[in-house]
Amino acid sequence: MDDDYVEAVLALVEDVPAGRVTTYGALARAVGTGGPRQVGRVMALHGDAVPWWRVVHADGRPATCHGGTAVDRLREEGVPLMARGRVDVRATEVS
DNA sequence: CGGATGACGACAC
DNA sequence: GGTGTCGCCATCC
Repeated sequence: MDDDYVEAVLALVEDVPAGRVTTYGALARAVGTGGPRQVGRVMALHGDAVPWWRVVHADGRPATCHGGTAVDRLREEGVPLMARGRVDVRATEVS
């Protein structure tokens, strides 16, 4: 595994301010290499060190792992949640 | 080396 | 709008 790649992804996630979110695809594009799935793997392995709940799917669904803890954290940070705890990605995603 | 799997994404129905 | 299918890339079996 590329620790370099991991560091790049984690850095980008840490750079996401509270109240804002980003998507796996966006991260993958930002890093340049690999794909959304690689980003997902990185989060699964080393995501415990970063605000992983600010990383959502392209359709606005929060990471469904951890038993839905993400929604609570997002709401607490002031992220505007839509019906069923979905995020308006187009409005909330980091530019 | 071939096939299955996954914190994904886009498209068709 | 929910569900199914296919494509993607790295890992695991």
